[in-house]
Amino acid sequence: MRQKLTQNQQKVMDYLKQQVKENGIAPSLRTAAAELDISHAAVAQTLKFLEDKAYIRREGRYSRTLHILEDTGDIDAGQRQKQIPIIGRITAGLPMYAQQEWGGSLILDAALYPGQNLFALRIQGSSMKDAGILDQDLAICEPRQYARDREIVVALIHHEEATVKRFFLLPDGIELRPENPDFTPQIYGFDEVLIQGKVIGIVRGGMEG
Amino acid sequence: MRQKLTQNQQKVMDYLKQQVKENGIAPSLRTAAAELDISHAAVAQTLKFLEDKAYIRREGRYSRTLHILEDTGDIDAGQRQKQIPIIGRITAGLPMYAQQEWGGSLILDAALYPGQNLFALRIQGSSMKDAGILDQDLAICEPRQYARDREIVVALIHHEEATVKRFFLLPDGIELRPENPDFTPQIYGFDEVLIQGKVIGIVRGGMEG
DNA sequence: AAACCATTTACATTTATATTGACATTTAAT
DNA sequence: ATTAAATGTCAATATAAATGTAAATGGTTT
Repeated sequence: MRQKLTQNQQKVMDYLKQQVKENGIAPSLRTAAAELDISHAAVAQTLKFLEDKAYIRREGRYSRTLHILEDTGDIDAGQRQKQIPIIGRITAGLPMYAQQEWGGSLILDAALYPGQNLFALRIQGSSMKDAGILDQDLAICEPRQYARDREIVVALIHHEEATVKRFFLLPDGIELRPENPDFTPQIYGFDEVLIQGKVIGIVRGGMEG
Repeated sequence: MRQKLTQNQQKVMDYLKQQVKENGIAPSLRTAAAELDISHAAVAQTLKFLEDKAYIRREGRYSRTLHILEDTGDIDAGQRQKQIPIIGRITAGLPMYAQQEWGGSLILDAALYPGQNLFALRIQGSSMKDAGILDQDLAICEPRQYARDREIVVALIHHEEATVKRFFLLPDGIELRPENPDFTPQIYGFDEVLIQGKVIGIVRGGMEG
C-alpha cells in the first residue's frame, strides 16, 4: 500500500501531472517554483518525498525526465509470504514448537525458500561458525530423512540431542563434522543418528548491539 | 486467555483494525480522536490499555507503527510481512532512494526486523566471513548516516565503492575492519568514507548444493 | 476503592516545508 | 571550443505543522 500524500505533496503532484500531460515533459524546478510560488529547492525537496513514496520516478542525475507512476503496487507480496514454525527442541523425532519465540513462527520470502513444510531451528552454540552459522541464528530447514555427502543437516543423536553439522557418509558409519576448529568431528554408527532435515538457509536478526 | 476488552476498548480496537487494513498504517492519535469524537489523550490512554492487555503492540517512542495482535499474542501474519528493496549497486554517492535499480525485493518478518525504510544489500566477497557474513548473503540494513564504534556498517568509500565492514572510530580517522584474516583493515580520513547504513541482519538462501 | 474514561494543557520530537546561496552539469548559442 | 544561460543538486538553516507523551484533574463504572 502506498503512503498517502500530504496536502502540499498532492498539490505538486497534481501540477506535475497536468504539466506532463500538456507539455510531455516535466517543468524545470525554477519554472515549477515560480508557478507554485515557492523556491526551487522546495520543489526539489517535495520531489524527493514523492519519489520516496513511489509516486514518481526520476532518471539520471541532471536530467529532467520524470515518470508518473501509476498505482500498480507490487501486490504479489501476499503470494510470496510463507509462515513456518520455529522448532525449539527436537526430541525423539517429534519436533516441539518453541513458544518463547514470536508465536513460534517466522515469516519469510517464499521466492527465496522454495519447498514445503519447512521449519526453522534456533542455533545453539558456535560449532558451525566457519560455515557462517552463528549462535542464535535461525536455520531454515527442509524436512528430510536422508542426507547426501557434505550437506549441512539437522541430526538427532541417540534420539536425544538435535544438532546441526556437516554430513559425511563413511563406509561404516556417519561423520558429523562441525565447522569450527575448536570442535572435533564425531563418528557414529548408522543407528545412532537420525537425519531430520537439511539446512537450506539462515536468518539472522537482532544485530542491534 | 487474554483479558476481555471493555466496550470502549473494543470500539477503539475495531476502529484500529479497520484503519490498519485500509491504510496499512495506524492513524495518528488526533486523527483517531477526531473520528472517534474523543480527545487525543483519551486515545493514547486506551492504546496503553490495549497494549497492556496484549491486543496491540507499538514500536518506538515516536513512531506510528502499530501491530494488531492475534489471540495467541502473535502479530497478525498479514502485518508481519515487510517488503524491502534489494539494492543492486551503490554508485557515486547517490542517495539511497535514487539507487533503486531493482535488484528485486525481499519479504521478511517485521517482528524480527523492526525499523523503517530498511533495505537489503547483496554481499560480494568473503571479507566478513568471520562475522558470519558470506558471499551472496543478503545483508538487511537500516539507513543511517552515522555509525557507532564496532558496528557493522555499509560504507561508501571515495564515493565509489560500497563495502560492508566493521566500523571503528579513530582519533584522526575511520578504520574499516574486515572480519577475515586474509584481508587487512583500512584506515581512511573522515571525508573519504560515507556511512550509508547499519547491518542489522542476514538472510541466506539457496544452500541447495 | 479501583479501574476506566475523558479533558485540558504543556512539552518534546519528528516531519514537512521553505529559504538562500553556492556549486556542478547540461544545453544552447556564439 | 568557448561561453552564457538554464538547470539540478547540496548544505545550512529556519519555521510551521503534525504527532506522541506526560501530568494534573475529574467523572463514571464496577
